[in-house]
Amino acid sequence: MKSCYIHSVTYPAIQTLNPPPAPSYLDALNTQQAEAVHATDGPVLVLAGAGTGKTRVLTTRIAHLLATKKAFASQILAVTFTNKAAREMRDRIAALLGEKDDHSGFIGHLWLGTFHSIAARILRKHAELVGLSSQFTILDDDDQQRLLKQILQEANIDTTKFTPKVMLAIISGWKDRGYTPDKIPNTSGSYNAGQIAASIYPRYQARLKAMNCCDFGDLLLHNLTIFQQHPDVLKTYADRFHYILVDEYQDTNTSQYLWLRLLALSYKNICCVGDDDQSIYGWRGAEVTNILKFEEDYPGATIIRLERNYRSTAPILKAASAVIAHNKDRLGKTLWTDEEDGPLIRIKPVWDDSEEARFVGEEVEAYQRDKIPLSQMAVLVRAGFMTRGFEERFMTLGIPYRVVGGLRFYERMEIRDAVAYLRLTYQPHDDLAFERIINTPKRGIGKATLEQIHSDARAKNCSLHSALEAMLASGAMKGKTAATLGQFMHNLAHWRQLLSAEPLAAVMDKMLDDSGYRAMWQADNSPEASGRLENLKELVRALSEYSSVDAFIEHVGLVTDGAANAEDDMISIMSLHAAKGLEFSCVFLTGWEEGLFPSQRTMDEQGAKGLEEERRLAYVGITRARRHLCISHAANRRIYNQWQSSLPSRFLAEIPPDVVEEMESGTYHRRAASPAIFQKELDQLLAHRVQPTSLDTSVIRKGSSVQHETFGQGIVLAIEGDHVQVAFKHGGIKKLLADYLTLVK
DNA sequence: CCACATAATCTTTTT
DNA sequence: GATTATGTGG
Repeated sequence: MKSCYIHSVTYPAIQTLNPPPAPSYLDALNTQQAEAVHATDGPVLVLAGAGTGKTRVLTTRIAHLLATKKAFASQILAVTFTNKAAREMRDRIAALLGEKDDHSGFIGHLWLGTFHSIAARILRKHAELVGLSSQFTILDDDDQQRLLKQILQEANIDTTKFTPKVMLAIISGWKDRGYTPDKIPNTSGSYNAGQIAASIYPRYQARLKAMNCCDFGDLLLHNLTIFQQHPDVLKTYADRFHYILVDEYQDTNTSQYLWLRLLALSYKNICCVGDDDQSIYGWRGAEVTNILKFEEDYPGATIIRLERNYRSTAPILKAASAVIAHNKDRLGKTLWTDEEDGPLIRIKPVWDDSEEARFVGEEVEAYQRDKIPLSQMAVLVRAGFMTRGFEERFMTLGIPYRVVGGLRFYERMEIRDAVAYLRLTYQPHDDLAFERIINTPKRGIGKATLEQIHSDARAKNCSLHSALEAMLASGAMKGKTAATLGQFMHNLAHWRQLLSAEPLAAVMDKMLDDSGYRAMWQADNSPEASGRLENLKELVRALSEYSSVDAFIEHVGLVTDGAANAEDDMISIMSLHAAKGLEFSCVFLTGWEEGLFPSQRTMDEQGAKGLEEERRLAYVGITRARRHLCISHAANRRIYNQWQSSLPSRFLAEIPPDVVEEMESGTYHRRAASPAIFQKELDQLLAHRVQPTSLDTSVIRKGSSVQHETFGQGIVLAIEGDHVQVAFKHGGIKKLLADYLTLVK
């Protein structure tokens, strides 16, 4: 047997170097999967339904390219969205090729990583072309908002009306679409958030540059700028990557799409794997159209469908297919499986969220009695705030759990503070780091002193650090403030020297002591203080694995998933978004109520498009389950501060009754029998709910004082049918339905 | 001029 | 129910 592949034409030399990994890696594939692996040249789109083995195809394809010597590892680019996916791919390729992934083997030469990490790698090489130096820092969401807030305040814009959060969302949206400040589309029309954002976008970019910082969107955007303005640079990369592979193609935004097209320019050997039915990041700029028009973009593309599902039982697949069939914009696939039987999908109505948590807790214990490990169970929620109830319940029951995607290590306050010390030491121009720690721990530096430094920096057009340095030298600071700030600057200079002489971990340790930061938490009596000290210790430990500040700062900027120990036997609680790509024997889908899921907000903002995305989210949720699926919906739920009653989600009515087992419900409502009945019930409920508080046009007259939930107080100007024209005290003149107003006496 | 205490405003989903 | 903006006391 051995001799046949040693002498085989297709799998040459490498097999003699690495003993066993026969072409056996191809044996595990079905016909379509094998087709996807063998179609190495030219553009290929693999439409891979949930659980059809798309990761297997991707990894085998790479292993195949390497084994057949079609390309060196360094000529292959493979991009994913999450670090986890990248890590998993690397491990699986190593396993296929029988190589230990210690980065010494050739797998280490693969360009395999997230869009962001690969873009960062390229950007570091050519940073000066966009006015940055190669050690730029990557800002997180919080830093971005702080910076925007400052800019808004400098421009005298009301930050309560135009919040940094909204501004960031708009600017990030532009970056996702590949718009630099000079290219943003005309935001024609009224005085709106878009115009404010447009006015501060150039300033925001300038500030980032001055601080030698980048945000997430910039990583791709700067790559695009470099590629467009320096075709020679683009050519080196396009010529380098003989083969490009893309995971989760349906989630690419326009910037990523353009980036890929440019890099594929020379060879056009691009293989994209994705599932239009699992596109759930539209709100973050993902364009499903990228996958829908693949054939147009890459003429002569091979399209391969993977429809055989290896994960779930027939009832689960039936439910998923039936739900997603209600969407219009899709390429269309039909999943099938050999596994005919399996338990029915259970639907459980509950009175409120605490009953839901109690119910899930009981079920988990029942599964445990059936010897199903906790690591094979997951509770999926629509929104982050819903995890709490389950956490509390599991805590009282003593069930070990983990919240996936909760507070991540590098987002913790103490870690951000400590990293800010490092950032400022390493890059004195990092104003955001400066502000974060100048008075942490308390050094008696307040608003006034900071404002003084700020205005000085603005006048001189320099960083806060340089401004302070100059002020101290010129004696502009007095007394105690001058002394403490002098000490602070002295420390920074001292640490900077240490940085080039001692290991990173030792310097950080010293920083925490010298600055008094560690002492601050040691003196703190609050219950979380000990945990924070523990985290600082962990940070120092983590630092010992990095030889350069650059490498560490890169890590902090890009690695957002915590080191979750998949080994421990715990149940997972996570959002539907975080669950994509995972699978469990038992899945609890919770909170399937109108307004919550599908989310009212998405439907208000995105209309029918939003509803379809929510439905895809339902599809993702259902297809996470291998065997046991249980969906719950509560009649009442506490949202914000008040109780809200709601109908079961319309998606429940879209699941075929023959795969469902209805669990006992109390006297409260049952789910609707069909989509039509659902609609009727929804209309009735809404009519019923709106009536008592809403106004009839007959009660309103011209001049009435009215109140609106978001616009506040106003006076009625005119009545036209069931619409009313109202002049609001703070919101201008608006035309709206009388239903949304209440009368003020 | 700074630190602490109360009050209003939120929460989708994330690399 | 928790975190940020504002006011008051030190």
